[in-house]
Amino acid sequence: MPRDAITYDNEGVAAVLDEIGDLLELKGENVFRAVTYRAVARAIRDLREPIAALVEQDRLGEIPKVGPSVKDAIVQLVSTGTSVRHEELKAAVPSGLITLLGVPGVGPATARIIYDNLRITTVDELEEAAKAHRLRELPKIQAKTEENILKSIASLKQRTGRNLVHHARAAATAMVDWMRQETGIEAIAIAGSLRRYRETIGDIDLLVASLAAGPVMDALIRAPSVERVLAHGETKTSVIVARGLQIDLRVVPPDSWGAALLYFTGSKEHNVRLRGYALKKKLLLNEYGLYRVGAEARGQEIASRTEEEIYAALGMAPIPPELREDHGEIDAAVAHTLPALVRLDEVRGDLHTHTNWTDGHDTLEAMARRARAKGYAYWAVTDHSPGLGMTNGLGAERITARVEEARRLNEELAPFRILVGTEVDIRANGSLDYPDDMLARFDIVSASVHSAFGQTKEVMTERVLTAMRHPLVTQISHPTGRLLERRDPHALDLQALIDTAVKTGTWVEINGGPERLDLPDVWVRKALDKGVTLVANSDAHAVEEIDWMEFAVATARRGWAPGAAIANTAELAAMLARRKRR
DNA sequence: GCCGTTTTCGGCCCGACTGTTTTCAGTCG
Repeated sequence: MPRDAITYDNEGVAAVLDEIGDLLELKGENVFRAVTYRAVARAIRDLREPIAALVEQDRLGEIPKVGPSVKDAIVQLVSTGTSVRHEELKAAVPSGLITLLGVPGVGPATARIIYDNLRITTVDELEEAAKAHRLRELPKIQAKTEENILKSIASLKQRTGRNLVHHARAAATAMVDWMRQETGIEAIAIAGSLRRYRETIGDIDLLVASLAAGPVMDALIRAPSVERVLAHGETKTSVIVARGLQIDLRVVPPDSWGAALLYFTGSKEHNVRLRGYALKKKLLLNEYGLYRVGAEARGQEIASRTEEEIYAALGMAPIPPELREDHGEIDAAVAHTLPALVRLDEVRGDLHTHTNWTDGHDTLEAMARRARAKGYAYWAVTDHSPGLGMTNGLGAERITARVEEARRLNEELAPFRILVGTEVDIRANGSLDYPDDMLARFDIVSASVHSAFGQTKEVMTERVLTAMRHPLVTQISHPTGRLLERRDPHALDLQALIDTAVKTGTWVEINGGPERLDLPDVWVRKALDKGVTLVANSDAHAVEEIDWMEFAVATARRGWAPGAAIANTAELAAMLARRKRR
């Protein structure tokens, strides 16, 4: 995926360090060497400044786990684009062996056996060999393993990529409903990346509290959507459902609910860091509870029933799921300096939605009533400008009609307030798709790019910055233009966008459309560092999509945003007053 | 490969499940 200049360098270095980790593991070296390289790769991806700057200022030592060897590799990568260690490893480990690691169930040991005996380096060759029953002749591999490899390859080919959050949520909810209906259990929760609101979801993790695991797991396997059972043990079952989506179910005793929820919510990196922190205090944390080291066998846990109680026993403030990525949240929780994250119930209105007057599906009245029913104090309709031919953008006459329609409804729905806004197209040259006298008629002007995506970074950046400098532009919508799993972000200097947002007072949208989630969470955090005012919007094109505000707020939370940083948590008058001076 | 309020070597988070094994290695999350 192309990235902006800052993270491209970081991503490039991180990718090579990750590959060094893979190669070390394939070579059979101490796995902790591999772990070290991967840990540093991750830290560099999370870095909020260019890695090159750290190299220049000789500050690489600030990154945990960077010692002489890793430092050499990074310095070489930044200055020459290659690393001696990486090149040596590539020469020593057959190219293509890494590909085999991509097949679930095949790890370094199995990959090595397969390669040493059959010289296989691609997934297609592996599939061919498995079908010809040549794998089962190898040491440590028998018919069962061969079958599993074939099934894994089939899943791999069927799988289209990661799942958008609303699709994963729908699949998870359907399964939860099925489980409740079949077993009568109450204590069932969605955990994993779905609970953390990651932008895309790999597997779905479900947790159940029960003393009788068997019947619960049997119900999962019986579900009509289940296509294949991957694993089925005493407390854990994994299945594949439609579209290659994997569901993992874990059943724990009710007393272990908090510990299990913590473990099953992850992230893995958060858990590793948390357990390491616990160990320093002579405490052992697993999915059953928090124990004094050595006391776990006697079942005398210090805490286990709720997540809050476990964090408290570790001397920490409770950490919201959205922050559990090992991005500094553990240190902040220890210091009790975690921000009070924005909550969905703090949002007072939605400032980006569409109706059937352009490309939406529902009427203004239906949308407005739904927004009011949600408890919003205000709601903006922001239909498209005419430049986007296919969306039937509004001309002067229809804008007048719209203002009149809103006025009538406002009388009835008061004190709820409909704002008439626009999502005006930013043309290729940076000008807006309405003249100023038209723009001045709107309560909210949202500007966005919908065409000429292929412009160079310089041109695209100047185009967007020009729009932001326009005094009538309130907010910039879906700034990167990405569509998850479908379209890469525009070439755009997001750092320049952030700086200009501060300078001009333009709000930056966090778009809750599950395909967009744009501004992305990592950039939310960077924007907050600079003091940008953000706005959380649903970009709904139908009444039920007004609920997508949930995903906008989750993205804000993942970016560590407090309520005060979000313009539409304010009451109407305060929100309007915060707009740019006209 | 890195690291240190039990330090310069010995450990690095922890446990479930599977398959090929008669006690455990590999893989996964």
